[in-house]
Amino acid sequence: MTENLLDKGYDPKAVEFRWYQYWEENNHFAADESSDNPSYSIVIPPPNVTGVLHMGHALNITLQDVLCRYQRLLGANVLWLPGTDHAGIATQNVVERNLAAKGLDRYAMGRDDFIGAVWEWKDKYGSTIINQLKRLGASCDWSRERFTMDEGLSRAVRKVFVALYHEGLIYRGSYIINWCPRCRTALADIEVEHAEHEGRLYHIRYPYVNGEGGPIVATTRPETMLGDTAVAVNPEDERYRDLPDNHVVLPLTGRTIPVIYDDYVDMAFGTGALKITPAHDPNDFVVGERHQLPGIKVIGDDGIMTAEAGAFAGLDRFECRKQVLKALEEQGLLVKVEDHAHSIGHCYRCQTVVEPNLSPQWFVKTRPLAEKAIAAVENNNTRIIPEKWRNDYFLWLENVRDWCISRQIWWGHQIPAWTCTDCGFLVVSEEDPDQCPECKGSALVRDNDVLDTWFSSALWPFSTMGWPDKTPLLGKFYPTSVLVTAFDILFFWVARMMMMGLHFMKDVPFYDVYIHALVRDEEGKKMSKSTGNVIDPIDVIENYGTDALRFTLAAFAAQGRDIKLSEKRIEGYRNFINKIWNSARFAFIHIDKETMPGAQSQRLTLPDRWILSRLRHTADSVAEALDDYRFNEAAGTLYQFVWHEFCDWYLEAAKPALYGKTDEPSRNAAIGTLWRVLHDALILLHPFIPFVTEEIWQKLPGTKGSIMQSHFPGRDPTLPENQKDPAAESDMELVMGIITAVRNIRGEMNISPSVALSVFVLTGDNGTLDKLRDQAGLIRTLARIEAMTLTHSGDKPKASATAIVKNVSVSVLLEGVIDVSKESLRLDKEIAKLDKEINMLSKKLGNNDFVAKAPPDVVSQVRQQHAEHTEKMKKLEKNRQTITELQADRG
RNA sequence: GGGCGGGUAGCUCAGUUGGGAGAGCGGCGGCCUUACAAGCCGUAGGUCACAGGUUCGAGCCCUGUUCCGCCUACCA
Repeated sequence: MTENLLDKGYDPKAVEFRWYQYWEENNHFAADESSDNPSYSIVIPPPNVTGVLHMGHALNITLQDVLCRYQRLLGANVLWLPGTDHAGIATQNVVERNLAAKGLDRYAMGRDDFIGAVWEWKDKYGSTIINQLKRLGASCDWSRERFTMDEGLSRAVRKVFVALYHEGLIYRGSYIINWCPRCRTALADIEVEHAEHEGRLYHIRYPYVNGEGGPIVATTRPETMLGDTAVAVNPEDERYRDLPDNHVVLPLTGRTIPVIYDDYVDMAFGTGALKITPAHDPNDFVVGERHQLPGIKVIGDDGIMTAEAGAFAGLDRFECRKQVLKALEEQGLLVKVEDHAHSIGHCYRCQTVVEPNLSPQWFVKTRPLAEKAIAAVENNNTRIIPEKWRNDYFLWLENVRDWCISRQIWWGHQIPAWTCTDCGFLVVSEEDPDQCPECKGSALVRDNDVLDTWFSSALWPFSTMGWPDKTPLLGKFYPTSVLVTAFDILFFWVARMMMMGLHFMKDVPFYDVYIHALVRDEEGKKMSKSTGNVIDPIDVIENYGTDALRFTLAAFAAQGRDIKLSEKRIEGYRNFINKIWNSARFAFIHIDKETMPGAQSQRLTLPDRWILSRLRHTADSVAEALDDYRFNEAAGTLYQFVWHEFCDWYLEAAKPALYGKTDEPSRNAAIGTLWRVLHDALILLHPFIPFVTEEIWQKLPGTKGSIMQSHFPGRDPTLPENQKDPAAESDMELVMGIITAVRNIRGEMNISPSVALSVFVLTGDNGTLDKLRDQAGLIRTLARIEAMTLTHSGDKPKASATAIVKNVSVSVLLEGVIDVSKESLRLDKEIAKLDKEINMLSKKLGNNDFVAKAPPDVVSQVRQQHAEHTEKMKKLEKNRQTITELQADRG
């Protein structure tokens, strides 16, 4: 026995940083552009550069890391390409806040200085999230880290923009868009979050020109009436067929506006009369275009009423609503106010109420691109897993509207478009132009807008690999193997990558899209800072270790269901990590460099053969599960195997041999088996819990290098060492059954574990008897039996508690140990239980339809079970009788 | 308004071609047995939301009801 290499408990802090550094320094994360091994590639969903690690990232990164580490063990040449996203609006907001604290604002600074300040901020804090990913153990190829604003990616963005423009797939135009008055920028449709809101529906009378009567319109946003340019009614509507006047006076402004007829108007809603505000409502905008109505912008880009609002100019839009209502009421024009629930759009970055606003913007014509993206998934060129997301993907792409890509902020890729102030020509070009190609003038003014961050993210799978250059990296790793992400960016990102990838690479960006769950709190609520229910992954890592966090996330990552996380669970898996640690600690007592060569014994005992067979099943199950992205099953299988088969049974079963209580060949076989199982189990576990497995691996005799360079076990089922051993499994099951039966009796009879038992084992089957003789020592040790009689005939002692295990009757002698009356109760309970089962099986077999129509193997299975149970029942009843007689004898 | 997901042990959840339901935690009882008390041994607990239907047989398939969650939508 040697001095143990491992401390008594596993201390993650002591090892995590060390091994991460070791892996990085030895380039174990690096993809090899010249390798001939099969390629496997993943591009990371780039976290925001302003981001701080949350549980969603932790899950996302863990799953990707499991896949990458697994693939490396299979021998693949893995590229996991990391990076961050410049997150235009979010980052600009953060930096603006910082500046505001110093009394500065971007307008005062000017564009160049402001962008300089953002870069400064990025250089200082941009690596925060990257360092946090490293703490999770992410095995990304950091030598290839990219940023959406770096030079290469910016070149790709520009190339794509110009190409799409010249193909007619990007255009500029004045349309109504979603405007965030706080961020002061346009937003794409999906960047608006809708929330149900208890609002009011105001009924307002618009009098005819003569001041009399007039239609009543209903609106939830009275302040926009100042920009009304018509009242619309349905042409079918009897109520408005013969109006005394086809013009009304717009209250509070005195403007005269027409009554128009449009079948867009729903006669059933409100009064059937609709006010039309083309500049502040997307539907009104469309109606307005149809009728050539002007749009009057009464709400400014800052959310303040414009000069067009007349007396209300200068008021905040919400204050204006109050004032308008007050004025209308005074004039007796506010005829009714009703409660009305409706949904209101909010900016997804700052939650400000979004204002539909008319302004010149750039758009991507989405439909032609979307068609190809739909087809690729329909044809299974890209698989979406779980499949249920396919529908959402199709539905969204089929109904997608043009994508507003211009943002009125400064941080981002500035649009490569210039207008000639002399002739008005629009130049869109990859290179900054010196002169107008039309009039040769030099008065070119660049468009101030930048592109939506998602525009650059959409190119991520190929821009990060060097596109537009034809790089070896692209050749080797595009399309990527899988994209791992949560459903909340299926439309923002996944769909757009599909569109851009197919258009510019002529191939899908990924073969698989694995959509994982959202991480929620214990009550199922979305974790958010404002509700204060966030569990910070870094805190968890500090308290429980990275491996515990990773294993927890993987174990709960069932497809299609969100994860409700609580510390209690993490603690449970922390215990599992510790269990692994201690099993290794135990192994190291027995395995050392000197005994290793002698451990190759062929004289395997039953427990050796059993655990090796179970190991092979486990390796197969883990591989199958991971191949199908069933992370929770892989984790669960490993948990069950390591804890309940290896630790609970095998280690206990091997102890007598290991401690030299049997013979030398058995001891060597046990040491060899112990080594093999630990060795292979570490590899199987490594993708999930890289740190503790590396730490143990490094100390396990007979290994060299990193566990990352090892090979996934059991891949070739034709090799003899990968054969399963069903005979050993079934024999061991009998042995374990007998041991459990004795323990059960001990527990039920309240016999202290310290009391050694006498046991009488009876079986009519000589083959079984021989097997049990071979395992007698094992049974005696694990069940704490002092004297064990094994026989094929004879009567069991009367004063005993008996259990039936398969074709074996196991009797624990109670004389002198305990009162036999307890046994009578115990037997009653067991008989009742068995009786219920026999009844159920009899009923089945008595059903002619079942016997005739069910598959023969099912019927024979039920028959066999029925026979076995009946046999067992006979024995139990006999035992019951013996006990009853015994009780009677004793009066 | 439309669509999707879920309701299984006290709690949190598994359950992959339909053959009579599992785990972890918690509970209860007993153990400091020389890897581990972050542990070991044993044990209780379920009309699988409700109602029908298909089937020899349904947690699983179909219909309806109900509750919860999410996504989506231009009825002001």
